[in-house]
Amino acid sequence: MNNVKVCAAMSGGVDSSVAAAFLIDKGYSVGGAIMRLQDNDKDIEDARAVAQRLGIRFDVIDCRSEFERYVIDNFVTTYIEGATPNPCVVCNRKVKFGVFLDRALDLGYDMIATGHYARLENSGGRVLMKKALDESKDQSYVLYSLSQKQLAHVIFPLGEQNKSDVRNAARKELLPAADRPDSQDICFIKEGGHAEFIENRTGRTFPEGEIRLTDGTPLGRHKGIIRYTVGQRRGLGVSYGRPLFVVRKNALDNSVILGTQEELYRSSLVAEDVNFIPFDTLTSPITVTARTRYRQKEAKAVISPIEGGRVLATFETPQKAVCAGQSVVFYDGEYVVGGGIIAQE
RNA sequence: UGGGAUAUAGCCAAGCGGUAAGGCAACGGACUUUGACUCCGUCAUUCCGAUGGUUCGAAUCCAUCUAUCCCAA
Repeated sequence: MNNVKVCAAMSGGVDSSVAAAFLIDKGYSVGGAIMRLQDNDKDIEDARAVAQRLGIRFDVIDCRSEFERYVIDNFVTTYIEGATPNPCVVCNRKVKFGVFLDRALDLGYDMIATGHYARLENSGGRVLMKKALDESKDQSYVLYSLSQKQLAHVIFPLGEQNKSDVRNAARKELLPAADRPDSQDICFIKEGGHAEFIENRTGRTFPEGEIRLTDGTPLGRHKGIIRYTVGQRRGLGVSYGRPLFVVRKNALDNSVILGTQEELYRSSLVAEDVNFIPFDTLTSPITVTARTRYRQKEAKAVISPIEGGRVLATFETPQKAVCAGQSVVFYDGEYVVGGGIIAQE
């Protein structure tokens, strides 16, 4: 038996359900809770059913106002500024491992556990983060921004598991969620695309503008700058004989700049809002591997501190479609060094 | 209204008498706890501007018409 009290953060899905079951098997004193967000009543009921099946306490923690303030507002603002946000990264730092964690501690829990595929390791008074053992499911990318204070209260029970093992475990435990499909897409956008969401929320419309080539050649009109993202190919409606990609968005003159695949490569980037895990501050250049988007192969890079607490990352080989607003995450082998948000050029 | 050229799917384009390549776009799916990328699949069987003709057989040859472009007036 184990008297550490753990709050399993539940989503109603397979992963978080099995994570909770694992904790029970390991002898922790387990309770469950779910965040109330926008329209996740269905998920809440699913999670409640799982908690019942597992025979554990179940709380619903209202995170709506913080989710709206931190995640959705940031999402909308970032798009309007011409960048492409990753709301999951923000949600993890501010809400799931922020508000939710704090409330769980208030409820008397010592730790929270989530169904993320990543591993934590105590070393020299710090908590280090490693990729999941099953690299194909690794989610460390969306967790790089967690602070030591947060990580001290976190358990990732699935860090050593395979997805198939997790599904099997779910079936064995007769969890109601066993055959629920993996979640995907932005959780707070249910109908339509993100552009409609932003327009509805802001009451604004984003006007058409010019689509042109990097050399200035006009190619047509776009349907509002928030509908495009750097690296995008489909949906441009432009026929050029060769595939064209969004190379740049210009929020100033409301234009979208297209180029060929070769014009998509950048050899360096500036990251802001950086966080490091094995140390607090980057003081001198170090060599790491880095990925500029989720589920991407890492590339060798040197990261150096620059003014404003930002970091300059220089890649050994140029990277395709580096996109402002997305996160760059640094690794040293299987350890997460840290990361930041890619700044506009 | 003299001369020349071109007319093939949304765009570009192969085809040169034997029964419509390819690329781009579009659409669908896979992948994916963000947006993208990527991958897979579909996309001219009222047919190659129109109408006639030659031929066993034409988008491919001939005639006429129509449209567009260029040169000259």
